[in-house]
Amino acid sequence: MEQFNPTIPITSSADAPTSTPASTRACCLEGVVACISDATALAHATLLKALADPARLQILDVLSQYAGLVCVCDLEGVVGLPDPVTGQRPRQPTISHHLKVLRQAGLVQYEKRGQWAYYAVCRERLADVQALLAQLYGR
Amino acid sequence: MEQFNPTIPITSSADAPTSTPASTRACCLEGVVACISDATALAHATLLKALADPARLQILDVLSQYAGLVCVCDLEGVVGLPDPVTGQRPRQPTISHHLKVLRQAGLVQYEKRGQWAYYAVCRERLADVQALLAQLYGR
DNA sequence: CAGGTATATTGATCATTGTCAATATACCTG
DNA sequence: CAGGTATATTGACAATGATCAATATACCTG
Repeated sequence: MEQFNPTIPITSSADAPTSTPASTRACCLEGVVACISDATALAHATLLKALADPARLQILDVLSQYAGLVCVCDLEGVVGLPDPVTGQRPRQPTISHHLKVLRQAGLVQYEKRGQWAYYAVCRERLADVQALLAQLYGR
Repeated sequence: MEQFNPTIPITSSADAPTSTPASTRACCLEGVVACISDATALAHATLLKALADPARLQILDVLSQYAGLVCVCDLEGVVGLPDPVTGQRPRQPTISHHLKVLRQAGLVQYEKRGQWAYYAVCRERLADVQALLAQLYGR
């Protein structure tokens, strides 16, 4: 478990439970509450879930390189992990599915031009995730 | 799809495919590559997947408040979304499961003291996620 | 050693997700 | 309108994941 360095010393073993009734919390802390509400936790978890896929990370990577220039067919054969057997990367319906997930999470926007759909990253949503991490990190 | 403002203008429709052979890419961009390698995408997706759960976000929230002071029983009844029917929050085995996921992702460390296990956030891993987001956001 | 407590693991169940082939839709061109 | 192309949707299937009750493990106390 590598080095473990709590900023605050561990409660002394004198605080161990003695013979407290079952209704009372036996051990260390009282009044523990998550600052992140259920609704916020759910919203952030949903957003992170949309990010948490190799294909979608690579899609966002490409979109962030060529802002507003990328249509779906540019992504075929480029993103997603290759099939361990065939070596093939995910096919068009799969990429379309991932784009839908990203759209529903608000992580990308798109514009239809003729038969093409041009996608771009929505940086506001990335900023939301950054804010969450800063909250967990910064104290 | 709200306002869509690509930083670079969309390729003119003159670049639309004419009668290029099927072997040639029909539309807009050439040489598109994801900067994020398959291995890196997989690693980051795995880490994000470990983050992407309401209970685990609230666990990290509590851990980041009381660095090194929190044992598992402090989390019971406090983290995770209540069951929509019973209103009950996840039980001890479920919390233990989430802690295992966080441990395996390297997002938390723990130390056993007597019968208690004290957990703390591993900020290095949070920094990894922040770096990924900065890469996607910052260009 | 015996009983109690804190945490982890197991095995089962149900819901969600990633992927594909097949198909549908929409648009463009001749 | 007909044929072609880009993208989205549908339905199926396998894999993964969240949760729980039950049980196991480890430690502490008398």
